Order: sequence, then C-alpha cells, then structure tokens
Amino acid sequence: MSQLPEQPIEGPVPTSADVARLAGVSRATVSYVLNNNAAVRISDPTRRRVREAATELGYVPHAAARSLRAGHSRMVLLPTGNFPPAPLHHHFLHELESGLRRLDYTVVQYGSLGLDAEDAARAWAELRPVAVIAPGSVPLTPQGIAVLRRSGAKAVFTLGPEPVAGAHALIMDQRQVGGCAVRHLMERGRRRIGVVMPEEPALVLFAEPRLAGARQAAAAGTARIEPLPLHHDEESAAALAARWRTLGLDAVFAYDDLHAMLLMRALQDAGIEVPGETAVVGADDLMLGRLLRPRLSSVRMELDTVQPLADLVDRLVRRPGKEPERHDLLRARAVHRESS
Amino acid sequence: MSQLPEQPIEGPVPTSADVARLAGVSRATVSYVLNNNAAVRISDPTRRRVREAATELGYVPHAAARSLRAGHSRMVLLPTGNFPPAPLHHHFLHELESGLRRLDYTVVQYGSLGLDAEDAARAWAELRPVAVIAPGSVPLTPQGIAVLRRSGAKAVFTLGPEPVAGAHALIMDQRQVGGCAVRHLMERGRRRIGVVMPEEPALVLFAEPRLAGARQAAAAGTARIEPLPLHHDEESAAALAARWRTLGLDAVFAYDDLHAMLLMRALQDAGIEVPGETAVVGADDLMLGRLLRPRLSSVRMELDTVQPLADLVDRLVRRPGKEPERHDLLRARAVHRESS
DNA sequence: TTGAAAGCGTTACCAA
DNA sequence: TTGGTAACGCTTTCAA
Repeated sequence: MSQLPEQPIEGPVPTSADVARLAGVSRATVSYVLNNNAAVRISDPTRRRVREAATELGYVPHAAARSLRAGHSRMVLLPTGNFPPAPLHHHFLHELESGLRRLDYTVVQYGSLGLDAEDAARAWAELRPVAVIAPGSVPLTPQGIAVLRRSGAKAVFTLGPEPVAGAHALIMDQRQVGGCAVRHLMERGRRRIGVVMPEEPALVLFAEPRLAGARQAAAAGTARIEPLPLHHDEESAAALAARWRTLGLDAVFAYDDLHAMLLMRALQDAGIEVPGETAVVGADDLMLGRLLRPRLSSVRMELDTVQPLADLVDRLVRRPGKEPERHDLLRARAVHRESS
Repeated sequence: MSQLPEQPIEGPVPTSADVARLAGVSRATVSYVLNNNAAVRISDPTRRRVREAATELGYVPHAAARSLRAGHSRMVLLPTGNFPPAPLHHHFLHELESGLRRLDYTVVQYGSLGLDAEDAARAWAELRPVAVIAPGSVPLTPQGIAVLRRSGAKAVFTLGPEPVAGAHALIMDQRQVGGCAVRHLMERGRRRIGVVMPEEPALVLFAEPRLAGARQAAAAGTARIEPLPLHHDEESAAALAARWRTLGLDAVFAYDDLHAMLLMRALQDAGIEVPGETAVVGADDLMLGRLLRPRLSSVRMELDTVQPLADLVDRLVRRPGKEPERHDLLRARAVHRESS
C-alpha cells in the first residue's frame, strides 16, 4: 500500500487530454478505451497504456462535460421536502434508488424546503434531469411541470397521496388507510368513531385523505365520524382524554401507531378502558404496538415491489407518453390485536 | 392564468442563444443581464427586452454548462448510505442543507449503497463537488479521499462516530452516550451492567463506540460491563429475558429507547421487576419513553447548532487547510425517570 | 487503428 | 453600452 506520492493532491484536475498525452495517443482514443466503445477496435497494447495512464493520473471523467456533449443526462431528481413522515417511505426511496441505479440512472436527492413551487422547479430544471419524482410534500404545480418539461425532463412524477395535474402519478392512496381502519371498527360493532388529525404540516398531507377515507367508509354504514385535532405531545393528549366522555365516542382511529400509543396512554390514565369503553386503532403496524397492553390493533400498509416502478420510470423516459399515467402503489389491511 | 400556449412543451430546450436572438442582442448581453453582472452597464430597455425574451421562452440556464465554464461548481455532495439510524440525524441533515443553501451552495444527496469505497468515491468525483460530507455509514477510505481531492473537491468531511484519516471530521462521539448511561447507573448504585448490542449493520457502527464508552466509564469505577447481542424483535428479547437471571445483572443500557422498550417489556413479561431487580436506560429521549410504565430513563443527545457548521464548511472550501480539522458536535446527558 | 476537429451552453476577456 | 470570440472537458463523425 504505497502512499501514491506520484499523485499530487494539489494542482490542476487531470483531464482526458492529460491521459492522452501521457499515453501518447489522442483524446479520441482515450474516450474509446475508457468507455469501452464497441464500434471501434483499439489494439490491446494501446488499451493498456491508456488505462495505466488514467490510473496513474487518478483521472475521473467530468460528468457535466459528458452530459453537455451528449445533450442529455441520466439524472433522476428526487426533491426532498419535509421530514419523511413514515419509515415506509424511507425504505421505499432507497429501493427505488437502487432500482434506478440498476438501470444506469444517477439518482440525486435535492432539498427544496423553503422554495416556492416555481423557484424550486427552476432550480431543478437547471440540473437538466431526465426525470423528476417529487414526493407529495414538495410543491408541484402545472407551471412548474411545464418548466421542467421545457428544460428537457422526459417524465415528471408525483409520489404521494394524490395526483397532480400534468404529472404522472405514483399514488399512495391514504384514503384506503382511513377506510380500512373504520371498516374494521364497524365490523366490531363500533359506530361513533373519532379520527385523530395531527397538526404538524408534514402530516396534514396524509391526515386529510385518511379522514376522507374514514368518512367514506362510515357513510357506507351507519357510523359517525368525529375529527380530533391532536398535537404529538402529552399535554394535548391529556386534554383530549379529559373531555373524552363528553365526545360520546366508542372508538378512535389514531392516525398512526405513535399517535395511538400517545392517546391510549392518556385514555388509560384518565380511567377510560381500552378496548372496553373505547377501541383504538393505529396505523403502520410498528413493532412497538405489539409491546403495548392491550396490544395495539393497526392498519398495515404494503407498497408494491419497486423494481417494476423503476422499469416504469425508464419506459416513460424512453417513450414519453402523451397522457399522464397513474399507478396505485399502496395496499392497506387491518391487523386485529387487542385494542379493538 | 393562461395556459402559456406560446411555450410548446416539446421541441428543443431553449438556450441563451435563443434568448439573445429573440431579444435582438448578443449572448454575452444575455449573460450579463440574467446574472446581474455589476461590472458592466446595460441600458434598462435592453435589460427588459432580455428578461421578457427569457420568460417567454421559459429559459432556464444549464448548470452543467455553467460550471464547466466556471471551472468549479458550488455543489456539496452528501452521500447517503443505510437508513439513517436516528431521527436526530434527519433533522441535522436538513438543517445543514438549509445552512449551506443560505451560503449559496447546492446540496445534493447521492445514494451510494452497495458500492465499495473506491467506486463510490469515483462516482462522487464525476460530479466534481466542491465539498463532500460523508456520513459514517458510507465507506470513506484514504484512497477515496485522494480521488476526491484530486478531482477538485476542496474539502472532504466525515460525519459520524469517529474520524477518518485525511478527512475533516464532524464527530458525533457515541462513547459519550455509553459513558453517560453507565455513570448514571453507577451513581444509582448499580455495578453489574449489561449493554445491548443491536446486530443490524446500520446500528453496529454506533453500538461499538457506545460500548467502548460504557467500558471506559465502568473502568473508572468498579462496575462490570456485559455486552448483550439483541435483534430488534420479540423473540430475541424474550430469549434474552428468559436467561436474564443467569446473567446476574442489576442494570442494562439498552442502546436506545426502542430497544429499551422492547427489552423492558420482555423483562416485565418474564417477571423481572424494573427498576427493582434491574434498572433500564435507553437513549434518544423519545417521547415514547415517557409513556411507558415505569417511565423510561434515557440519555438525551444534543447537537450543536448547524449554521456555524455550514460556515465551517464554507471556510474550508475557500481556504482549504493543510491539516484536517476535528469538531465535536454531540453532547449527551442522562435523563432520570423511573426505570433506573 | 488512430487522429483532427466540431460542437454541446455558458461566461469573460477584449475590442468596438 | 454592446458584440465577437475563445475556452471549459468531453464524445463522435469523418478522414487518414
């Protein structure tokens, strides 16, 4: 393990011209060799000399120059906004990234918090991505989409609870979650159902459609739905628990398992029996729910496998469709434990 | 709100030359106007004509061409690896990103899972970032650092539990966490202390230094430390609880609050009283811990404010220091509740 | 099998 | 005040 002293850390960045000079060939030859261009035959000794020269200089090609020349990039841009609300998302994004990398795309996340929709779209467009996949938590407007398309983006996706006009849509339909929870509660005889509405901006985006799904499911039966604003702190939960009996509810869908845990604790501390007096259902099916007493019923969400999605992105990049496509990614089902 | 029909979505991407043509000026003038170049005086009517032409065409400058011409970019690259183990990290990264954007850097996250250290460094170097900040969960070798420096990166940072030779270090010293927990337990009279060691690869990176810190603190007193491998599932926790009394421990530092909750539940189910027979301490000080019974003692971690860090990055980019700098970001302190 | 040269979109220098 | 032009690093066509 030498210190590679022949590679001075300072000084100009080596270019393909430097490699060519050192190898005693032209820049074209360097490009042919390093890109394994099959359309042209280069002698083995030349190949070796070029490779050695590149290694010796520590040459790394310049992506910007390359894509400038090529007229297009293979960059897929993933704007990031608020903290990802769900752990599921994290896993999903990583998978998607791997899937796209397998197809030889370069996936890049770009933080866009605090920019308005237009400025953000312009900032993304400067990078000339071939595709943009914008989570629901970042703003995406028809104008923004137009800017992106105009700057060469072949496909623009929204990835979230609801579609956006003009963009392809990868939908994680949160209404299913609310619907699932409420149907589960109705099957177990509950009719007066609260729905926790967190007030953190990052969660409102998901909370609204969950409530809508809950309402829809309730309307199909004879249940009543009561939205319950709740901050994720003990005071807020205690306050809600204190006025619980005035609400006349026999069940609550608590938005997710963390809020369910918070509320269940507060209810128990207020002397309200779970599930006897009030049933509680969360969502996410975290392991934590199984550790509570009573064990927490939950709504389990499953996302489709991701490689087909990466293939979809690839397809739409290669043959940009006229019509936005819509794909539903999420499936939800209730998991019954002890709290309902 | 017109549909902007004069901006066809298809067709070639408009360039500054198109803007110049439409405005009836030269490309140079377009550049001057759009970049608000103060070194040159342009008449107001010309300015207006250029601006209008740019808007009409939906012109967005091409970042790659710009940085090619400039010879450098203002891109700060944040490789991402495994899932971020701690929520704290998330918040931190967002803050850092905002801080750097305020200094006019473009922050870009680049998923690097599954690449070896050298390949990853080469992939990063292709983007010619001016700085790289690599979390501890992505591999960073001296060779990789050399590649990056050689490709023009002015500053390379590691951001994690321990320094890396040749890179600036933003250290979140996890030994403090273990040390804190063990000192807290010793102060409360415990002497035979288990330390939970999660086996998920993403957590091992943090678990090892936490154990080291625990050992160090124990050595300063007369306590004994016992590492306890544990998967994050109920079976593993139940198995550990089943043989608990054979271990002869009177306390356990459970790595973090989630593992603490898991283990505490298993211990209670096995009839072991907490904190009577065994004290339990977690880490992260999650709200969840306050909802458990007994309420969970924890180690609270605080990170320094982030803007000074962004300034630090900026300083090192502008005046690349010869010597790697080291900065400690983390402060830990025990929070006593009921489980210890 | 290899080389010369053009051109991608941008900015900065120098001249008008 | 504005325009022409060269150059950034790379790939690819055409010619040798």
